[in-house]
Amino acid sequence: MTAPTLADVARAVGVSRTTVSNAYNRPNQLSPGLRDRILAAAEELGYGGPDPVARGLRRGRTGMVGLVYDQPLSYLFTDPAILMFVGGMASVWDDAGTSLALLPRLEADDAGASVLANAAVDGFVSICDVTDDARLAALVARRLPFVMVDHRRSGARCQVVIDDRGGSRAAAAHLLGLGHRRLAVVALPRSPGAPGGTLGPADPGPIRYTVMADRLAGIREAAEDAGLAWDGVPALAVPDDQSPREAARELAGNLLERADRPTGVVAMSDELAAGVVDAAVARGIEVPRQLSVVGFDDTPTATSTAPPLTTIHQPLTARGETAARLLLDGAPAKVVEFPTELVVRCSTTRAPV
Amino acid sequence: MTAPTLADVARAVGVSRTTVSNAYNRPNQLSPGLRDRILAAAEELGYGGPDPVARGLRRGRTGMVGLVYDQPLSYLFTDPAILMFVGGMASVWDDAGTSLALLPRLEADDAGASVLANAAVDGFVSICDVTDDARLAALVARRLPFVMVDHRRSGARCQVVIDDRGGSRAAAAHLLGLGHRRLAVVALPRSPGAPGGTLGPADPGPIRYTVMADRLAGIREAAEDAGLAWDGVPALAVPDDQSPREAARELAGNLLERADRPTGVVAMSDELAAGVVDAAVARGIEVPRQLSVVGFDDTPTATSTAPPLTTIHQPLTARGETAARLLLDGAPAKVVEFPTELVVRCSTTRAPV
DNA sequence: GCCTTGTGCTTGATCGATTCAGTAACTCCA
DNA sequence: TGGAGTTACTGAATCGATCAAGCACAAGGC
Repeated sequence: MTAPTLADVARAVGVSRTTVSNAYNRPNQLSPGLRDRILAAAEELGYGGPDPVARGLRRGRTGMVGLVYDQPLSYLFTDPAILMFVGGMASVWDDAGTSLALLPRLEADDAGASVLANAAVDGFVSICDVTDDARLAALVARRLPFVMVDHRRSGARCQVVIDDRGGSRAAAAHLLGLGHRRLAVVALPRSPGAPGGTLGPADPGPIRYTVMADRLAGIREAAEDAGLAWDGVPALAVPDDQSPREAARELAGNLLERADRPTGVVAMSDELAAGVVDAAVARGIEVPRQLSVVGFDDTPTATSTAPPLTTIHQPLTARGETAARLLLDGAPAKVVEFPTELVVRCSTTRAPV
Repeated sequence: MTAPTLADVARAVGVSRTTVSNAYNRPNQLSPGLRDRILAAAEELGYGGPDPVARGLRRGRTGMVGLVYDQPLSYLFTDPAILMFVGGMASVWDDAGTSLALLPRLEADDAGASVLANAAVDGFVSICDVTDDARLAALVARRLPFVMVDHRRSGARCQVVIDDRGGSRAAAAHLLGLGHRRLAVVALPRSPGAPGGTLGPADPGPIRYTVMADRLAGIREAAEDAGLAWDGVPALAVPDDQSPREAARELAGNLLERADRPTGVVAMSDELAAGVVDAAVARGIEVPRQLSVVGFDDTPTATSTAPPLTTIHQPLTARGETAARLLLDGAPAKVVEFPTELVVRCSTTRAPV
């Protein structure tokens, strides 16, 4: 009772395999009558059409693209910014008839490399750090087009990024312009698996996520432009393995209980900003009257919190669409950078006197 | 410069193809020294390991499962309930080393059938109505395991459902128990592509989504148990092609401007409930003092709205995990039903006098 | 009546691997 | 010394299709 193949159908009808193949793929290459007979025979045998895997082998393409991510996949489904981005990609592929394969998370080194080596796809989009070790090698060895998202890297690669540095600089400058002098930063994780905690101002430790590095640099620039001593600005990074909002709530707790409590917080994402607001609310600190908070990304979170967050808008969906189209175009080696924009809502105001 | 194959490596080293294959798949079948030489030669030639598609053909499995959905994929990424469900599945597959392929949306009939026919996967999970026409036939013709989610159907199939009827009955009974007599229902779409609008009490029109049918039946039961005339209960369904929250906001608008405005609304999802609350807020109607609203699903939306929603909890993530495990087990023909539970928060209270 | 063009179908090679059934050499123990 | 058992490797078949080349026959042009 093994599944019938194209050859079985050919035998049943008394024609060649090629003809059956044509009945499915090139209907005008054979007479309509014969085609009907073939389709009828296929139906009767329970043949569901050419096997996609065999076709993929012969044709050299599978109609799938792989999404490379280095966190547990369940995280992906709880991060609004990534979801918007992936949603943007999905809509393009949906129209193109291409499937999006969410690959198992990339672990370090060999296991991750084998995920890449074993994925039956026509191309990759990476939304994580794959620049090191065995993984990049495995990616390159596949000789497939790939688009790197949210990771700047020198060298001729197809990359989609935003102006992280300019955006975070604008965020910090906004607070500074409102008169805030006691600033604090709530930052993204430094690198995969990094624990949370204080970032040293002189040496924040190795930062693998370039988004994080760029945003930090932008904030620092704004602070120094405003004559603020950078080593007086506390910067805390959340750990990599916890819900960002909750992690930020905990971290911000300490920050807000200090004697010299900051009056303005630059958070590197809306989730983090929301966590900071949560922490403030829990302590009876009013936002924005006593504490101003800026987010980043402009996800739905920014408008669903109370108060709605002042944040840095980035075109998440459009970026996803662009990444998808680039991959469909064979991932030409170029860097596409999108601008960011400050959106002032209700979580920031003049520094208290 | 076409990519090297296993045969090229074999030739370079001077061994048979089988031996090279073994170097990758069965390391203990050959001497360590030879294995090293093979791997070194592969590295030098730029051979990235056995081609996944060819392996898939020979082995008869691809390590991918397909997710079947009949709306634009971008919708999937904005629906919290589906996201939680898919996130639950993804976490299981992530651990199992399996990829989740988001297939292009299933259009009616032939196009949809061809998506199913062309997907290079080992199994399917459907989270939509595939019971009709060419699509079910195409699914069955693939002879692959599949799990139907959120769609009850007689016949020996692997299905994962919840007690929709009992849940919505509890939701309505909750409002009725609080003394509400002027009830209204804000319902899910009837069928794919259906326009929004009033459901006739006697004949609500053809309902293809069994979830919708079950929830409607549950509400009706509760109403009739409480001695309420079912044909006096207005029921409005949202259209299938619009953001549910916005659609609900618009629909509820009319409802709330009636002279005999309802005091209690049973919404068939949290998104719909949130839309109803939005509409009330926009009109200065206080929730819950002047209007009680019950949701369904207990997604994060339920706790992030103001006031937090009374809703029917269902184990979305667990359900996803179960569906994933069932598929890994070959999709045995059985129906797994999860219970639901009323969670009372702040969007409901006694009916105003 | 001969040459061209085109339609409709077939043959055999090929995509890149895995697997089954060996074989040759080498070890072990009686 | 001879048979059993092991180790290391090979050859040919196979997975299920697509594709390039080619063949037979009919229609059309001169």
